[in-house]
Amino acid sequence: MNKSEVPDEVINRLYIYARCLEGFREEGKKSFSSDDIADRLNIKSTLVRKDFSYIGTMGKRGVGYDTEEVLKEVNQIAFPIKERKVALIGVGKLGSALLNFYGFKTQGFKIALAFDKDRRKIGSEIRGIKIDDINNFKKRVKKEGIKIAIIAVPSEEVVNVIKEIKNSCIEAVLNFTPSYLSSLNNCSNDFIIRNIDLSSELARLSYYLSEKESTKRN
Amino acid sequence: MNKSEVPDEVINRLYIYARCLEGFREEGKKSFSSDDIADRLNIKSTLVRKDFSYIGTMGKRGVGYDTEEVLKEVNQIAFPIKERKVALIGVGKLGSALLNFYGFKTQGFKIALAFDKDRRKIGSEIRGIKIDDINNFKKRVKKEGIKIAIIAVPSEEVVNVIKEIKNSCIEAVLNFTPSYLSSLNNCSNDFIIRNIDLSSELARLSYYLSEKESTKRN
DNA sequence: GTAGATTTGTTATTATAATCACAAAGTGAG
DNA sequence: CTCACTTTGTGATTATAATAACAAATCTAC
Repeated sequence: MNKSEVPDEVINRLYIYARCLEGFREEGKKSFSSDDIADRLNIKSTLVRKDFSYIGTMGKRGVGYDTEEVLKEVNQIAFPIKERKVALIGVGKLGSALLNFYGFKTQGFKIALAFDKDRRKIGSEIRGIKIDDINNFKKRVKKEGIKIAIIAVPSEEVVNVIKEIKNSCIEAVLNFTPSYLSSLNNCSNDFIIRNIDLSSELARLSYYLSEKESTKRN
Repeated sequence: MNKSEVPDEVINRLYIYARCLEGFREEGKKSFSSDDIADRLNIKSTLVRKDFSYIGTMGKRGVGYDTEEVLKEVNQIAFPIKERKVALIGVGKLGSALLNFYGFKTQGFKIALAFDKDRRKIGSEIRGIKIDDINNFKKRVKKEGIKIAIIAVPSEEVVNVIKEIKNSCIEAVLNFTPSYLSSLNNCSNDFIIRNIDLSSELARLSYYLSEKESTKRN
């Protein structure tokens, strides 16, 4: 099956399935039914089966799915590359936390380069990564063949960072700045972008909470 | 218009619109057309207009929308409560970064309580917040009337944290643990949950990158 | 005031995603 | 072997979301 025929929504759920299956594995659950997953994730079992059918996963009728087999297949699609180097831009509080974040490593990602514009930070080292001057970004990223950048700078810096990235061989961006980047704000190259807006995430929670509170009152 | 009639997809975009409008404001752009937003966000202008119609925003035909007016209206819906206190569970690298994160404050969120199980951390202070023993969670959260919790513990701790939360007056959860929580894993109360899985986010980028790379080759 | 250019607001249409419904395949007890 | 029970896989159906199409409103220039 051609990957690109798999709908994005299904791809998104793949990562959720992966976590769930890892859970099954830890619990020693060797096999599972679509209902097992569905119950745990609060979705319909038909959705699980249909998703699995997209990625070609095969269960046994009357029996279910083999945990290891499906996990392997899901991982093959969701994590197609074993090792991927990444560049971090902005080594403030959030940036440092990301540098120290163990979860990236376990999923095969390595922050190989870290950049900042602050003279006091440049040259210092975190977890064996020497923080480099953002002015060297293009050169160093090219040399390492890095295509993914994480932006974790204050929002007022994002404009400069975008310039730097446009000018480099970066093709995908994980943006923690509270400015929504879309295709790196309409440059000709097409970038792959994911925006993580932490305060908006809290706000969304708060929104649904308020909604719940108001319906309770009425 | 009743809030609950606004589709979730529209609500999600509200936060994106808000960022965009803040951008307009900073640029001194007093008014804008649906095309202005659409171009910047790489979406269709009809979608913008339709979304705005849901929230009752009114533009002027032949003219456009007033930046301040729309921003006010969007914010009223997207950020219905001016001040919301939040509890943080897990003051490791990520937790500390969140405690220091300025963006929460500007959006009206305050991490009022922070908890950990590590004896060495309990009692110490970050940004004026004294780190408390997780065993006091229920009591303290109730006293402060907090309904939102942020989980930033290592994944092996999440089971215990869930127990603690179920047992408390928490109603909404922002989960940074790489375990997908759905309705706090099927307890009777219905929780509002948003999962932020940082390594999955990177993995998603990597997926689309690989896809791009492979189509380029073919 | 009118014509031509803009731009909104909304209905109709199309596209996409989720769910249902059920046949097909497998299991296990007797 | 047969019957009752599970559970998958998928075509048909329904629900939801995005886009297109266009009338209605406003603006500008003359």
